[in-house]
Amino acid sequence: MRCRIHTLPSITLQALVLIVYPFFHRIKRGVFTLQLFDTNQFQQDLLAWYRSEKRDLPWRRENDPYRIWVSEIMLQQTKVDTVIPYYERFMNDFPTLQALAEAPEEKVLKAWEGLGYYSRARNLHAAVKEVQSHYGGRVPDSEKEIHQLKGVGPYTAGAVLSIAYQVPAPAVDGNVMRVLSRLFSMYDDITKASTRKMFEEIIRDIISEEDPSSFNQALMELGAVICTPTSPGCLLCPVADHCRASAEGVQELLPVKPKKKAPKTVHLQSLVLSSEDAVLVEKRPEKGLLANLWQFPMLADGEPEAMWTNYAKQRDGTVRNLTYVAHIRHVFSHLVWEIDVYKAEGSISSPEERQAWMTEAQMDEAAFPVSHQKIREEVQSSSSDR
DNA sequence: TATGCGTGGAT
DNA sequence: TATCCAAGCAT
Repeated sequence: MRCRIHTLPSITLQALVLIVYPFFHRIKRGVFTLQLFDTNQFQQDLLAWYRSEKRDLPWRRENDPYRIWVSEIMLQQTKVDTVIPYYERFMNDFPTLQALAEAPEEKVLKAWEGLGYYSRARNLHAAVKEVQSHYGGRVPDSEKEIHQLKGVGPYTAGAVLSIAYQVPAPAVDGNVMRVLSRLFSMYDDITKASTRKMFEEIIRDIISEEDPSSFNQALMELGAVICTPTSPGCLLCPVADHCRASAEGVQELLPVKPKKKAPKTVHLQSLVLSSEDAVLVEKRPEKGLLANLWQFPMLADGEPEAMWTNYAKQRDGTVRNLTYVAHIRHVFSHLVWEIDVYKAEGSISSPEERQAWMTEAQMDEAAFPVSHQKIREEVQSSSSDR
Protein backbone atom coordinates (compact mmCIF):
# COMPACT_ATOMS: atom_id res chain seq x y z
CA MET A 1 0.00 0.00 0.00
CA ARG A 2 2.72 2.43 0.97
CA CYS A 3 4.66 1.54 -2.18
CA ARG A 4 1.65 2.14 -4.35
CA ILE A 5 1.08 5.59 -2.92
CA HIS A 6 4.68 6.57 -3.53
CA THR A 7 4.36 5.55 -7.16
CA LEU A 8 1.26 7.68 -7.68
CA PRO A 9 1.76 10.79 -9.82
CA SER A 10 2.25 13.83 -7.58
CA ILE A 11 -0.87 15.43 -9.02
CA THR A 12 -2.93 12.55 -7.67
CA LEU A 13 -1.22 12.85 -4.33
CA GLN A 14 -2.06 16.53 -4.21
CA ALA A 15 -5.67 15.84 -5.09
CA LEU A 16 -5.83 13.24 -2.34
CA VAL A 17 -4.48 15.75 0.18
CA LEU A 18 -7.03 18.34 -0.91
CA ILE A 19 -9.93 15.91 -0.56
CA VAL A 20 -8.95 14.46 2.79
CA TYR A 21 -7.59 17.63 4.36
CA PRO A 22 -10.79 19.60 5.11
CA PHE A 23 -12.00 16.85 7.45
CA PHE A 24 -8.95 17.15 9.68
CA HIS A 25 -7.68 20.70 9.45
CA ARG A 26 -9.72 22.03 12.35
CA ILE A 27 -8.32 19.37 14.67
CA LYS A 28 -4.80 19.91 13.38
CA ARG A 29 -5.12 23.65 13.83
CA GLY A 30 -6.28 23.19 17.39
CA VAL A 31 -3.28 21.09 18.21
CA PHE A 32 -0.77 23.10 16.27
CA THR A 33 -1.88 26.68 16.72
CA LEU A 34 -2.70 26.56 20.36
CA GLN A 35 -0.24 24.02 21.74
CA LEU A 36 2.87 23.74 19.60
CA PHE A 37 3.02 27.29 18.29
CA ASP A 38 5.16 29.64 20.40
CA THR A 39 3.30 32.90 19.95
CA ASN A 40 5.64 35.05 22.02
CA GLN A 41 8.75 33.84 20.24
CA PHE A 42 7.03 34.24 16.86
CA GLN A 43 6.10 37.86 17.64
CA GLN A 44 9.65 38.59 18.78
CA ASP A 45 11.27 37.07 15.70
CA LEU A 46 8.82 38.69 13.30
CA LEU A 47 8.96 42.16 14.87
CA ALA A 48 12.75 42.17 15.22
CA TRP A 49 13.05 41.39 11.52
CA TYR A 50 10.47 44.01 10.54
CA ARG A 51 12.08 46.75 12.58
CA SER A 52 15.46 46.22 10.98
CA GLU A 53 14.43 45.29 7.42
CA LYS A 54 11.21 47.17 6.65
CA ARG A 55 11.10 49.14 3.43
CA ASP A 56 11.06 52.91 3.60
CA LEU A 57 7.66 53.72 2.06
CA PRO A 58 6.01 57.17 1.86
CA TRP A 59 3.00 56.22 4.01
CA ARG A 60 5.30 54.78 6.68
CA ARG A 61 6.77 58.20 7.32
CA GLU A 62 3.54 59.56 8.77
CA ASN A 63 0.71 58.67 11.11
CA ASP A 64 -2.16 60.74 9.73
CA PRO A 65 -5.15 58.33 9.61
CA TYR A 66 -6.35 60.00 6.40
CA ARG A 67 -3.05 59.34 4.68
CA ILE A 68 -2.86 55.76 5.93
CA TRP A 69 -6.39 55.26 4.65
CA VAL A 70 -5.58 56.60 1.17
CA SER A 71 -2.51 54.38 0.94
CA GLU A 72 -4.52 51.30 1.91
CA ILE A 73 -7.17 51.98 -0.73
CA MET A 74 -4.52 52.49 -3.40
CA LEU A 75 -2.71 49.31 -2.35
CA GLN A 76 -5.79 47.13 -2.86
CA GLN A 77 -4.82 44.63 -5.58
CA THR A 78 -2.01 46.96 -6.59
CA LYS A 79 1.75 46.67 -6.19
CA VAL A 80 3.73 49.03 -3.98
CA ASP A 81 5.92 50.23 -6.87
CA THR A 82 2.83 51.18 -8.86
CA VAL A 83 1.21 53.00 -5.97
CA ILE A 84 4.13 55.18 -4.84
CA PRO A 85 3.99 57.84 -7.59
CA TYR A 86 0.20 57.97 -7.45
CA TYR A 87 0.31 58.36 -3.68
CA GLU A 88 2.84 61.19 -3.88
CA ARG A 89 0.77 63.08 -6.46
CA PHE A 90 -2.48 62.42 -4.60
CA MET A 91 -1.08 63.78 -1.35
CA ASN A 92 0.19 66.79 -3.23
CA ASP A 93 -3.24 67.41 -4.79
CA PHE A 94 -5.29 66.52 -1.69
CA PRO A 95 -3.01 66.99 1.36
CA THR A 96 -5.82 66.75 3.93
CA LEU A 97 -9.09 64.93 4.36
CA GLN A 98 -10.86 68.26 4.02
CA ALA A 99 -9.11 69.04 0.74
CA LEU A 100 -10.25 65.73 -0.73
CA ALA A 101 -13.78 66.14 0.62
CA GLU A 102 -14.08 69.51 -1.09
CA ALA A 103 -12.59 68.43 -4.42
CA PRO A 104 -14.78 67.79 -7.49
CA GLU A 105 -15.05 64.16 -8.54
CA GLU A 106 -13.44 64.97 -11.92
CA LYS A 107 -10.21 65.94 -10.18
CA VAL A 108 -10.24 62.81 -8.02
CA LEU A 109 -10.76 60.51 -11.00
CA LYS A 110 -8.03 62.35 -12.91
CA ALA A 111 -5.63 61.71 -10.02
CA TRP A 112 -6.62 58.03 -10.16
CA GLU A 113 -6.26 57.77 -13.95
CA GLY A 114 -4.31 54.64 -14.90
CA LEU A 115 -4.43 53.11 -11.43
CA GLY A 116 -7.49 50.95 -12.14
CA TYR A 117 -10.45 49.83 -10.08
CA TYR A 118 -11.87 53.33 -10.30
CA SER A 119 -14.74 52.67 -7.92
CA ARG A 120 -12.04 52.82 -5.24
CA ALA A 121 -11.58 56.51 -6.00
CA ARG A 122 -15.29 57.30 -6.08
CA ASN A 123 -15.96 55.31 -2.90
CA LEU A 124 -13.02 56.94 -1.12
CA HIS A 125 -14.27 60.36 -2.16
CA ALA A 126 -17.78 59.61 -0.89
CA ALA A 127 -16.43 58.12 2.35
CA VAL A 128 -14.20 61.10 3.02
CA LYS A 129 -17.16 63.43 2.56
CA GLU A 130 -19.06 61.26 5.02
CA VAL A 131 -16.25 61.53 7.57
CA GLN A 132 -16.10 65.28 7.05
CA SER A 133 -19.83 65.81 7.57
CA HIS A 134 -20.70 63.06 10.03
CA TYR A 135 -17.51 62.64 12.10
CA GLY A 136 -16.25 66.23 12.06
CA GLY A 137 -13.34 65.30 9.80
CA ARG A 138 -11.85 62.68 12.13
CA VAL A 139 -11.45 59.16 10.74
CA PRO A 140 -13.41 56.87 13.10
CA ASP A 141 -11.38 54.52 15.28
CA SER A 142 -13.96 51.80 15.95
CA GLU A 143 -14.29 48.66 13.87
CA LYS A 144 -18.02 49.11 13.43
CA GLU A 145 -17.93 52.75 12.30
CA ILE A 146 -14.98 52.52 9.94
CA HIS A 147 -16.33 49.42 8.26
CA GLN A 148 -19.51 51.30 7.34
CA LEU A 149 -17.56 53.73 5.16
CA LYS A 150 -17.77 53.09 1.42
CA GLY A 151 -14.89 51.03 0.08
CA VAL A 152 -13.69 50.02 3.54
CA GLY A 153 -13.99 46.26 3.92
CA PRO A 154 -12.64 43.91 6.58
CA TYR A 155 -9.02 44.24 5.46
CA THR A 156 -8.89 48.02 5.12
CA ALA A 157 -10.80 48.52 8.38
CA GLY A 158 -8.24 46.43 10.26
CA ALA A 159 -5.30 48.03 8.47
CA VAL A 160 -6.31 51.61 9.22
CA LEU A 161 -7.31 50.83 12.81
CA SER A 162 -4.09 49.00 13.60
CA ILE A 163 -1.65 51.21 11.68
CA ALA A 164 -3.16 54.61 12.49
CA TYR A 165 -4.62 53.93 15.95
CA GLN A 166 -2.74 50.87 17.26
CA VAL A 167 -6.00 48.93 17.64
CA PRO A 168 -5.26 45.15 17.76
CA ALA A 169 -7.55 44.32 14.82
CA PRO A 170 -6.67 41.75 12.14
CA ALA A 171 -5.77 43.03 8.65
CA VAL A 172 -5.93 39.89 6.54
CA ASP A 173 -4.93 40.42 2.94
CA GLY A 174 -3.51 38.06 0.34
CA ASN A 175 -0.04 38.28 1.86
CA VAL A 176 -1.26 37.37 5.32
CA MET A 177 -3.32 34.46 4.02
CA ARG A 178 -0.32 33.12 2.12
CA VAL A 179 1.94 33.46 5.15
CA LEU A 180 -0.57 31.82 7.52
CA SER A 181 -1.40 29.04 5.08
CA ARG A 182 2.27 28.13 5.09
CA LEU A 183 2.96 28.84 8.73
CA PHE A 184 0.30 26.32 9.81
CA SER A 185 0.33 24.21 6.64
CA MET A 186 -3.33 24.83 5.91
CA TYR A 187 -4.87 23.74 2.62
CA ASP A 188 -8.07 25.78 2.90
CA ASP A 189 -9.12 27.66 -0.25
CA ILE A 190 -8.04 31.24 0.46
CA THR A 191 -10.55 32.71 -2.01
CA LYS A 192 -13.40 31.74 0.31
CA ALA A 193 -14.72 34.31 2.78
CA SER A 194 -14.99 31.63 5.46
CA THR A 195 -11.24 31.01 5.19
CA ARG A 196 -10.48 34.70 5.56
CA LYS A 197 -12.61 34.79 8.70
CA MET A 198 -10.74 31.81 10.10
CA PHE A 199 -7.45 33.62 9.52
CA GLU A 200 -8.84 36.72 11.22
CA GLU A 201 -9.57 34.64 14.31
CA ILE A 202 -6.05 33.22 14.25
CA ILE A 203 -4.62 36.74 14.03
CA ARG A 204 -6.71 37.83 17.00
CA ASP A 205 -4.98 34.99 18.91
CA ILE A 206 -1.43 35.80 17.89
CA ILE A 207 -1.34 39.58 17.23
CA SER A 208 1.03 41.71 19.28
CA GLU A 209 -1.03 43.78 21.71
CA GLU A 210 1.94 46.10 22.24
CA ASP A 211 2.41 46.97 18.56
CA PRO A 212 -0.43 45.75 16.35
CA SER A 213 0.61 48.22 13.64
CA SER A 214 4.05 46.68 13.20
CA PHE A 215 2.71 43.16 13.62
CA ASN A 216 0.17 43.48 10.79
CA GLN A 217 2.57 45.31 8.54
CA ALA A 218 5.31 42.79 9.29
CA LEU A 219 3.15 39.88 8.15
CA MET A 220 2.37 41.71 4.90
CA GLU A 221 5.99 42.74 4.43
CA LEU A 222 7.07 39.15 4.96
CA GLY A 223 4.58 37.99 2.34
CA ALA A 224 5.70 40.65 -0.11
CA VAL A 225 9.46 40.26 0.34
CA ILE A 226 10.25 36.74 1.65
CA CYS A 227 7.19 34.49 1.67
CA THR A 228 6.44 35.16 -2.01
CA PRO A 229 3.89 33.22 -4.11
CA THR A 230 6.59 31.38 -6.11
CA SER A 231 10.03 30.37 -4.84
CA PRO A 232 9.66 31.74 -1.29
CA GLY A 233 12.93 32.62 0.45
CA CYS A 234 12.66 30.20 3.36
CA LEU A 235 16.43 30.34 3.93
CA LEU A 236 16.13 34.07 4.63
CA CYS A 237 12.87 33.85 6.57
CA PRO A 238 13.00 35.21 10.13
CA VAL A 239 10.20 32.87 11.25
CA ALA A 240 11.18 29.71 9.33
CA ASP A 241 11.63 27.93 12.68
CA HIS A 242 7.91 28.43 13.32
CA CYS A 243 6.79 27.38 9.85
CA ARG A 244 5.14 24.02 9.39
CA ALA A 245 5.04 24.17 5.57
CA SER A 246 8.77 24.80 5.52
CA ALA A 247 9.35 21.82 7.83
CA GLU A 248 7.20 19.65 5.58
CA GLY A 249 8.68 21.07 2.39
CA VAL A 250 5.25 21.93 1.02
CA GLN A 251 5.62 25.71 0.87
CA GLU A 252 5.36 25.73 -2.94
CA LEU A 253 1.98 23.94 -2.76
CA LEU A 254 0.47 26.66 -0.59
CA PRO A 255 -1.71 28.61 -0.45
CA VAL A 256 -4.55 26.73 -2.20
CA LYS A 257 -6.39 28.86 -4.71
CA PRO A 258 -8.59 27.70 -7.61
CA LYS A 259 -7.71 28.73 -11.17
CA LYS A 260 -9.47 31.71 -12.69
CA LYS A 261 -11.73 31.42 -15.67
CA ALA A 262 -10.56 32.80 -18.99
CA PRO A 263 -11.85 36.32 -19.69
CA LYS A 264 -14.51 36.81 -22.38
CA THR A 265 -13.72 38.72 -25.55
CA VAL A 266 -15.87 41.58 -26.88
CA HIS A 267 -15.40 43.06 -30.36
CA LEU A 268 -15.92 46.82 -30.59
CA GLN A 269 -15.35 49.82 -32.80
CA SER A 270 -14.36 53.28 -31.67
CA LEU A 271 -14.55 56.55 -33.59
CA VAL A 272 -12.39 59.62 -33.09
CA LEU A 273 -14.59 62.28 -34.66
CA SER A 274 -12.92 65.64 -35.21
CA SER A 275 -14.44 69.05 -35.79
CA GLU A 276 -12.07 72.00 -35.98
CA ASP A 277 -9.73 71.52 -33.01
CA ALA A 278 -12.10 69.40 -30.93
CA VAL A 279 -13.07 65.73 -30.79
CA LEU A 280 -16.27 64.07 -29.62
CA VAL A 281 -16.07 62.24 -26.29
CA GLU A 282 -18.62 60.78 -23.94
CA LYS A 283 -18.76 60.07 -20.23
CA ARG A 284 -19.34 56.43 -19.37
CA PRO A 285 -22.29 55.40 -17.17
CA GLU A 286 -22.03 56.16 -13.46
CA LYS A 287 -22.00 52.51 -12.51
CA GLY A 288 -20.09 49.47 -13.70
CA LEU A 289 -16.96 49.18 -15.80
CA LEU A 290 -14.82 52.36 -15.87
CA ALA A 291 -17.70 54.30 -14.36
CA ASN A 292 -17.72 58.07 -15.02
CA LEU A 293 -14.54 57.96 -17.07
CA TRP A 294 -14.45 59.54 -20.54
CA GLN A 295 -14.05 57.67 -23.81
CA PHE A 296 -14.34 58.07 -27.57
CA PRO A 297 -17.70 56.85 -28.91
CA MET A 298 -17.70 53.07 -29.00
CA LEU A 299 -20.15 50.59 -30.54
CA ALA A 300 -20.43 46.85 -30.98
CA ASP A 301 -18.54 45.69 -34.07
CA GLY A 302 -20.38 46.07 -37.40
CA GLU A 303 -20.09 47.53 -40.90
CA PRO A 304 -18.15 50.74 -40.18
CA GLU A 305 -19.45 53.14 -42.84
CA ALA A 306 -23.13 52.39 -42.23
CA MET A 307 -22.73 52.22 -38.47
CA TRP A 308 -21.01 55.57 -37.94
CA THR A 309 -23.06 57.35 -40.61
CA ASN A 310 -26.16 56.23 -38.77
CA TYR A 311 -24.60 57.18 -35.45
CA ALA A 312 -24.08 60.74 -36.62
CA LYS A 313 -27.44 60.95 -38.36
CA GLN A 314 -29.27 60.02 -35.17
CA ARG A 315 -27.64 63.01 -33.49
CA ASP A 316 -28.26 65.43 -36.38
CA GLY A 317 -24.69 65.20 -37.61
CA THR A 318 -22.48 64.03 -40.43
CA VAL A 319 -19.36 61.90 -40.86
CA ARG A 320 -16.88 62.19 -43.74
CA ASN A 321 -13.48 60.73 -44.61
CA LEU A 322 -14.00 57.71 -42.36
CA THR A 323 -10.58 56.06 -42.11
CA TYR A 324 -9.36 52.90 -40.39
CA VAL A 325 -6.54 53.71 -37.96
CA ALA A 326 -5.52 50.65 -35.98
CA HIS A 327 -6.59 47.65 -33.97
CA ILE A 328 -6.33 47.82 -30.18
CA ARG A 329 -6.46 44.93 -27.75
CA HIS A 330 -7.10 45.80 -24.16
CA VAL A 331 -7.12 43.12 -21.47
CA PHE A 332 -9.05 43.62 -18.25
CA SER A 333 -9.00 41.12 -15.40
CA HIS A 334 -12.33 39.64 -16.48
CA LEU A 335 -12.74 40.90 -20.06
CA VAL A 336 -10.90 41.49 -23.33
CA TRP A 337 -11.74 44.39 -25.62
CA GLU A 338 -10.82 44.00 -29.28
CA ILE A 339 -11.28 47.48 -30.73
CA ASP A 340 -11.10 48.59 -34.38
CA VAL A 341 -10.23 52.28 -34.27
CA TYR A 342 -11.54 54.72 -36.92
CA LYS A 343 -11.19 58.42 -37.38
CA ALA A 344 -13.30 60.90 -39.33
CA GLU A 345 -14.25 64.55 -39.64
CA GLY A 346 -17.75 65.70 -38.95
CA SER A 347 -20.15 67.42 -36.67
CA ILE A 348 -22.93 66.59 -34.25
CA SER A 349 -25.68 69.16 -33.71
CA SER A 350 -27.50 67.31 -30.94
CA PRO A 351 -24.95 65.79 -28.61
CA GLU A 352 -26.34 63.74 -25.78
CA GLU A 353 -26.32 64.61 -22.09
CA ARG A 354 -22.99 62.96 -21.34
CA GLN A 355 -21.28 63.89 -24.61
CA ALA A 356 -18.91 66.79 -25.19
CA TRP A 357 -16.48 68.26 -27.72
CA MET A 358 -13.06 68.48 -26.16
CA THR A 359 -9.79 70.06 -27.25
CA GLU A 360 -6.50 68.33 -26.53
CA ALA A 361 -6.02 70.61 -23.55
CA GLN A 362 -9.45 69.73 -22.18
CA MET A 363 -8.79 66.01 -22.65
CA ASP A 364 -5.64 66.41 -20.57
CA GLU A 365 -7.88 67.49 -17.69
CA ALA A 366 -10.37 64.62 -18.08
CA ALA A 367 -9.91 61.04 -16.90
CA PHE A 368 -9.60 58.42 -19.63
CA PRO A 369 -9.05 54.68 -19.11
CA VAL A 370 -5.81 53.23 -20.47
CA SER A 371 -7.70 51.64 -23.39
CA HIS A 372 -8.63 55.10 -24.66
CA GLN A 373 -5.20 56.54 -24.02
CA LYS A 374 -4.00 53.89 -26.45
CA ILE A 375 -6.57 55.04 -29.01
CA ARG A 376 -5.49 58.66 -28.60
CA GLU A 377 -1.89 57.71 -29.23
CA GLU A 378 -2.74 55.65 -32.32
CA VAL A 379 -4.72 58.51 -33.87
CA GLN A 380 -1.98 61.03 -33.11
CA SER A 381 0.73 58.89 -34.65
CA SER A 382 -1.46 58.17 -37.69
CA SER A 383 -1.83 61.89 -38.41
CA SER A 384 1.81 62.77 -37.76
CA ASP A 385 2.91 60.04 -40.21
CA ARG A 386 1.74 62.20 -43.08
C1' DT B 1 -21.24 32.47 -2.47
C1' DA B 2 -19.89 34.04 -7.18
C1' DT B 3 -18.89 37.52 -10.02
C1' DG B 4 -17.66 42.24 -11.67
C1' DC B 5 -14.23 45.48 -11.24
C1' DG B 6 -8.06 47.66 -14.06
C1' DT B 7 -3.57 47.70 -14.69
C1' DG B 8 1.33 46.60 -15.34
C1' DG B 9 4.92 43.47 -14.11
C1' DA B 10 6.91 38.76 -13.19
C1' DT B 11 7.58 34.12 -14.64
C1' DT C 1 2.48 34.14 -25.63
C1' DA C 2 -0.21 32.77 -21.71
C1' DT C 3 -1.05 32.93 -17.09
C1' DC C 4 -0.93 34.68 -12.73
C1' DC C 5 -0.82 37.93 -9.74
C1' DA C 6 -0.96 42.59 -6.07
C1' DA C 7 -1.78 45.68 0.99
C1' DG C 8 -10.02 43.74 -1.74
C1' DC C 9 -14.70 45.50 -2.02
C1' DA C 10 -19.60 45.66 -3.54
C1' DT C 11 -23.43 43.32 -4.79
